[in-house]
Amino acid sequence: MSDCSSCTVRGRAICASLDSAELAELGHMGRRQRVKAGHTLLWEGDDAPLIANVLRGVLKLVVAATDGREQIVGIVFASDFIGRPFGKESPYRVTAMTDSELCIYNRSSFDAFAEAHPHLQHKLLRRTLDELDRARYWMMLLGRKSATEKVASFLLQMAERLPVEAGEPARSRTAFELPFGRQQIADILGLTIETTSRQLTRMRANGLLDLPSRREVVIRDRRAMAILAG
Amino acid sequence: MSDCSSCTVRGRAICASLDSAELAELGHMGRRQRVKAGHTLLWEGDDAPLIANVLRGVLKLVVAATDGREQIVGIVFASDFIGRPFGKESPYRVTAMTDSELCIYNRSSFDAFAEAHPHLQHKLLRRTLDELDRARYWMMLLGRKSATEKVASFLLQMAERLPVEAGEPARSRTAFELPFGRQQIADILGLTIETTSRQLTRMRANGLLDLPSRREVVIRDRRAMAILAG
DNA sequence: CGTATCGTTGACATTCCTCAAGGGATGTGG
DNA sequence: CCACATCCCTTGAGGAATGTCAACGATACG
Repeated sequence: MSDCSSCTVRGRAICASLDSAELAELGHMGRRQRVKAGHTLLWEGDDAPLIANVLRGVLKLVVAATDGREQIVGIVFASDFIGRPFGKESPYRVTAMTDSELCIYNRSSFDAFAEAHPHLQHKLLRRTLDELDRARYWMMLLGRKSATEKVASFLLQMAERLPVEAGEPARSRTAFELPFGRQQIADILGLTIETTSRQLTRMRANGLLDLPSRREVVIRDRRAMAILAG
Repeated sequence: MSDCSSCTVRGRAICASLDSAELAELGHMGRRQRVKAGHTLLWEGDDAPLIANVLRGVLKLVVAATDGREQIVGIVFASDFIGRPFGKESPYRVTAMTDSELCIYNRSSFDAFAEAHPHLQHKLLRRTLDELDRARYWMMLLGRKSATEKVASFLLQMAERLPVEAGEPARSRTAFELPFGRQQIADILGLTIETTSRQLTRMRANGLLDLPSRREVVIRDRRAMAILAG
C-alpha cells in the first residue's frame, strides 16, 4: 500500500497529521483490505492485534451479555479508526455492516509509530475524546429516554452523521438510507425489534416520516421530530 | 502550588509522565482548590474553561434531558482528570459528590503545555481510551440489563473501583461505603430510586448483602452476586 | 416461482415507573 | 435530653410502557 497520498480519507483520518515522508513510512506498514458485510474483524476478548482506518463502509462495535443479548456501543464510519492502541484486548466485537474497505496495521508496529509521532497521538486523542462525548450522550439516551424519544433521536443523529453521497448538502439532509436493518436499530437503542418497528410505524402514521423502502427514511417534519426526541 | 513532588496522586495521575523540571512548570500553572460536596464545577454547555486532576474525593458527570431527567455518565475518583482538553464545550455537568480536592489548570495553558509534552498527551490518550471502554460497557448495562442485573453489576464494580482506604487489599474487598445515596445510584443505573431500593432490599432478604447503614454495603455472597449481574 | 429473510401487527405478560404513605436516621432548638 | 423537623429511604398499590410469543406479510434472491 503506497498511495496514501491519493487516499479517499486523506485529510479526514488520523493520518492527516502526517507529512508525506511520514505517510510513506506508515503506508509501508499498512495494507488495504476489503471486508464483506457481516464479516467480523475483532472478537470480544481478542488480543486486538490490529488497528485500522476505515476507508469506506460502516461497521458496528458490539458488546454482548452472557446470554446473547447485544448492545451496539459504537458505529464506525469512513475516516474513523478501529482498534485499541496500546496493548489492551478489545472489549467489543467489530463487525462490518456494509461491504467495507480498511487500511489495516499491525498493532505493535502502529503503537511504535504512534509513540514516535506526537501529531498522530494528538489526532487520536481528539478523536477519542469526541467519541467519549458521543458515548456519554448515548448513555443518557439508553438510561433515560422513552422508546419514542430514542427512535426520534436516532433518526436525527443519523441524518447528521451518515456519510453524504456525491455532492449533497450535509446538514439539511432529510432523506437517507440507513446502513442497517430493524434489529440493528433496536440493538443501538436498547429496544426490541418489535418496539422499534411500532415506533416507526406510528411516526409514519402521524406524518412525521416516510419509509419508501426497508432502509430508506425521509423525515417530513424535522421540527416535530426534534420535539419528540426530547 | 509548588509541591507536586509530594502530591498524593503523584505517580497515578497523568502528571506521572513528567520529569521534575516539567512538573515544576506545570505546578506553576495550577492551583489547588477544595470543593464541598454538592458543588458544581462545570455546567453542561459551558465553555469548559478548566482542566483538573482530582486529588481527593468523588465527582459525577451528569447529562440531563430537557425535562430534568438525569443520567450520571461518569464517576471520577482521585487521580482521574476532569475537563475537555482542546477546546470543546463541556457536554456534561461536573458535580462533587463528596468534599474534594482538585488541582486546577486554565484550559488554554494546559492545552499549550500538553501540545509541548507528548508524554502527557500519551497518558491522556490512554486514560481516555480506558474511559471510553468503561462508558461502552456501561452502555450495554443501560440498554440491555434488567434492574437486578444492573444493581448487582453496580455493586461489583464499586467493590473494585472504589478507592481503598488505608492498607486494605484492593481486589478481595467485600465491604465498602458508597459515596452516594439511592437517588444517585438510580441515576447511574437508569432506574428510579424506588426500583433501586427494592432491588437492594430483596438482595438483603436473600442473604446476598448486608446494609449496615445507608451508605454501607457488605457483599456476603460474591459468587451469587456475579451470577445475578448477568 | 419458491424460499429465506426481514419487517409488521396483534394479544398477552412482565417489568418498571408513578403516586402515595409511612418509617428511620440525623440535626437543631428549646 | 427531648421534641420536632427534615431528609432520605422503604414499602405498597396500581398503571403504563415495553418485552415476549406467535402469526402473518412483504421483499429480496436464487
